[in-house]
Amino acid sequence: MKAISITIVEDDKELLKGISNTLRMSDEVNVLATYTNAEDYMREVEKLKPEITLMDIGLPKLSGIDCMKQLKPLFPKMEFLMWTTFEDDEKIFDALKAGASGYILKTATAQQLVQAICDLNKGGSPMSSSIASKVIRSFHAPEIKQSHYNLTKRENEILELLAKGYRYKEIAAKLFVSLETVRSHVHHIYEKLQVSSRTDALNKIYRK
Amino acid sequence: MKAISITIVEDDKELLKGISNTLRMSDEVNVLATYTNAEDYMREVEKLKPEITLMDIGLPKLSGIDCMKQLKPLFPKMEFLMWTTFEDDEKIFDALKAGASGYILKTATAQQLVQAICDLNKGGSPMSSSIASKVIRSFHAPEIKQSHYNLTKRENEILELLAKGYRYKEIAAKLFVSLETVRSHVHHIYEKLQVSSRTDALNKIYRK
DNA sequence: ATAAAAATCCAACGAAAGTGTGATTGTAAT
DNA sequence: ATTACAATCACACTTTCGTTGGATTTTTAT
Repeated sequence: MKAISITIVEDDKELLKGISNTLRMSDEVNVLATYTNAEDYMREVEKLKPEITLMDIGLPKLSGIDCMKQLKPLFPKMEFLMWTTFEDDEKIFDALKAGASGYILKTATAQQLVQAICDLNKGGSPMSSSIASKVIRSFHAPEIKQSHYNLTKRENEILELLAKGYRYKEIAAKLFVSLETVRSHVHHIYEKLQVSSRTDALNKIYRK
Repeated sequence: MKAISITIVEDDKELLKGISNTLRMSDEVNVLATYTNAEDYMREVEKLKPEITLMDIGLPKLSGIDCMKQLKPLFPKMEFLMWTTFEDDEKIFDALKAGASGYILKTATAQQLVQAICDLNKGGSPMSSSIASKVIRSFHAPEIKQSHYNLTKRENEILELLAKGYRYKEIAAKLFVSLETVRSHVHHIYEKLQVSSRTDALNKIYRK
């Protein structure tokens, strides 16, 4: 069985030394090179062509995520295993969108890390269970939308239609009420949401 | 440590017997009841209030996914661990959207199953690695949308601002162009997207 | 029973958004 | 060199949206 070629980018030199030594002891993994910043890494990555890069997120200048954002389109087959201390929701999803194939915490044991690399190499997507949970939860239908703004049933109904792009007159026709009534409801919705346009309202209710 | 109360719904009686026996041997898990169809299960679930339900997807009449779709809004705290033979992409995402908290294959070992239940109970989201991979991949590169409508750089830029809810005059000021230019770009965008309002445009580009 | 909230409707106004047509300039592509 | 297109601006016009300030009738809650 061929060893999996990897590179590591991690700015904490102690940690880098520790983890690279640990990984070098493993038969399954072949550490090609290690870097303490994204810039050096990017300069050599094309030559080395590692199958997997273990990438810290919190790097000094160019972040691990931004680095990957640049490299992933250039080398789509290269896999990135993100490696971080914190569980910042936004960063997790940023990294995933940018093409990360796995996301594990620095609290993981050496064994788990090797396991994650092997798993990734086999086509899996290793994640810490708390990360997996966040990812899964992001799929769940957002039922909690309202309540925060305590819109009435009717107002929510109208908001749904606004979201679908219906014009006032269409909403009026759909709900068998007058145009003025729709206007009135929309006005109340905007008041409660403290916005003054349809798009603002939708941005406030949905996404983030 | 208290045992985790679970129920099992699985139409294959042999398999059900096997798995329930295995789980009953575990200290961490307390099997409250087992069912061979979703209907029976739904009748008793309110009384039993299991913390976790191990749910087969391919049930005779009402599918495990549809069953969960009905129950999840009623009992949001109840967790569902989907349990299936196949890796049908559509079903996976259907189940996740309907509120499944975990998704494992029937090829999993008894040990892995117990582990998954415990993990779920601790707030994790256990998944087979191949499922995790599909989930993660679903996040990758949602940036291909644009190219389909081949908007120009400027048009995309304006679309971004439209999405943020800026008014035409604000966009004009931000980009140092006239109001007429913004109008013109928006008009082109709408033509390319074949829509006739901001909300329609955004719905077409983003979400689904 | 009575007050509060929700849902309905009216009118009129200004501010945006959207449509249609056309023109100019610079830049890329062939 | 010519075509094609992107980006800019203009004007006229229609439609829709959002605001303001009401009024009436149900529902719901206390």
